[in-house]
Amino acid sequence: VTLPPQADAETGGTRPRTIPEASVTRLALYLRVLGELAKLRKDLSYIGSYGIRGVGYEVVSLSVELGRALGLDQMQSVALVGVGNLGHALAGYPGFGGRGFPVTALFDVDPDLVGIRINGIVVDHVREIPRVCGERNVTIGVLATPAQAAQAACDLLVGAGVRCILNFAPAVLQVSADVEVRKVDLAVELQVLAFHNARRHGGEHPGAVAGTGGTRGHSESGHGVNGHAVGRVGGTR
Amino acid sequence: VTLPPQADAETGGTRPRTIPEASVTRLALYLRVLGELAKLRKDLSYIGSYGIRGVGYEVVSLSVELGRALGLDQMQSVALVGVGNLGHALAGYPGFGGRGFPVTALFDVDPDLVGIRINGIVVDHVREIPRVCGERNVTIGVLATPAQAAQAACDLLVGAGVRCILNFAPAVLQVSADVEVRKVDLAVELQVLAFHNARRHGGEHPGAVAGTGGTRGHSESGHGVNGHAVGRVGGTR
DNA sequence: ACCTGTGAAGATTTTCACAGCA
DNA sequence: TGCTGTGAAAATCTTCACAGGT
Repeated sequence: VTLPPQADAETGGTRPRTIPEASVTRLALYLRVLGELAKLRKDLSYIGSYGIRGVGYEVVSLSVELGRALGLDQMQSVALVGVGNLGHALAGYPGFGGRGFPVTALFDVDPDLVGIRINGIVVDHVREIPRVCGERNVTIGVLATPAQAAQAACDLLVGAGVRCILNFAPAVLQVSADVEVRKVDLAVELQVLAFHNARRHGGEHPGAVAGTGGTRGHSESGHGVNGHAVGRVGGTR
Repeated sequence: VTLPPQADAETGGTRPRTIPEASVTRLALYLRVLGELAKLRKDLSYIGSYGIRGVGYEVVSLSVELGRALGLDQMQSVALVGVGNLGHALAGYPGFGGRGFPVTALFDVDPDLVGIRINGIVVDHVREIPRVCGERNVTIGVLATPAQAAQAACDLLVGAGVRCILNFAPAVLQVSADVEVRKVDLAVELQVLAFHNARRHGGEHPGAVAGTGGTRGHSESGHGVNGHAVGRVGGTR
C-alpha cells in the first residue's frame, strides 16, 4: 500500500451528495496535517531514507522503521507502581497498551489492592518488584504513587534493573546518571491554557508573546494568542 | 524578603560538619537550576522589569506579577467532566487545586457516581452542566471521559460559556475558533522515554539527534504532559 | 510528471556579555 | 560591588526550493 498525498482531491466524477459526519471530522484533521507536510518529510528524513522517490512512502516498511527509531521494536514492558486512581486509570489508558507499551506488572502496598486484577494483571506487593520485574523483563517503570512513596518505589525499580522511569508523582526523584527520569506534571497544560486565556479575554497584561506567526487559524492545542500587545516588553521588534 | 542568589556560598566561618540529607537533595536541585540562570532572567524579563538592580527580586511582588502574567489573578474555576479513575485522580491532584485552579464542579453520567462527594464536591449529572457552570463561574473545563463521550461533553461545556478545554480523553475535539482546546496524551512521554532508551542501550539506529548540547548531565528532564519535549540524547554533543 | 531527500534561507530560542542602576 | 535588563551572537528549529530518482 502507498500513501497518496492528495487522496482527497477527487477529480470530479460521481460522488455522494452528503459527506459522512465521521468523515468530516477526519477531513478537518487532514487539513491541519496538510499544513505540516514539509515538516513531516523533514522529520522522516532524520531517521533515514525510507521513501520511494516519485511514488511515496510504503506504509508497512515506513512503519517498521519509525517503530524502530522510537524503540518500539525492542519489546517494551511496563511496570506500574501505585494503583490508586491515577495508576488505575493509567493501567487502562489505551495509549499505553495500544501503542507498544504493554503494562505487564502492577504494584502497590495497600493490602486491599494487592491481589486484585486490573485488565487481567494481578497487583503484587511492592516488595515483589525485584523478582517480578526480573521475570517479566520490565524496561520502563511508571510511578503513580503518592509523593512521599515515590523515591522508595523508584529505588526499588532501579534496583531491579529498570533504567527508564516515567514519574507522575508530584516529587523530584534522585537517581544515578544512567537512569532517565521524565516527570509528568498534569497541571502544566492547565497553566498554559490559563496563560493564553488571560491574554485573549483577561484584563490588560504586560509583555507580548513571541508568536509562532504561522498558525493556520485552527483551534486545536494551540498557540493562537491574540496579539493585544499591551504594555511593553523586551524592546526588541 | 529578597532572594540572595548565592545563599549557599558560605564565607568560611563556623559551619556544621555534616550537611543534612534533605539539604543535600535540594543542593542538587540548586545546581541544576543554577545552570539555567541566564534563561530564567530572560524569561522573567518578558513579563516586565520587576527586579531591583544590584539586589535581586522581591519575592512577593515578583510572585504577584508572575501570577498575573499566567492568568492566575483572574479567579479560575475548573469543571471536571468524567469522574472515572482518571477524573477521580485529577480531582485530587495537588497541582490543580494547589496552584490556582480550584476544581469547583464535577460531572458524570453514571448514576452510581452522581451524588457522591469527592474532596467535598458533589458529582452532578452531565445534564446539569449549563446551570452549574454558570452558577460557579467555570472558566476551564477538563475532560476525562471515555473517547466516545468527549465531544458531547465538550459541546455542553462550550454551550455553558467555557472557552478553555483541557482534553485528557483520547479523542480529537471539534470546536469553534474562539475556544481553545489542549489535548493531553499521557503516553507521549512514554514514547520519548523509549526513544531515548533505544539510543542509549538499544541496537544501532540510523540518524543522530540534534541534541541541545547543554544538558548538565542531570536526570530530571521534566517537561509538561504534551509533546513539547525537545530532543536530547546521546549521539551528538 | 511527480514526490522524496536535503542544503540553504528564514525564524525562533538560548546564551553571552556588558551597560546601568542600587 | 553586584545583580538586573537587554542587545547581539550563537545555536536550534522550521520552511523553502530545488536536485535527484522513478
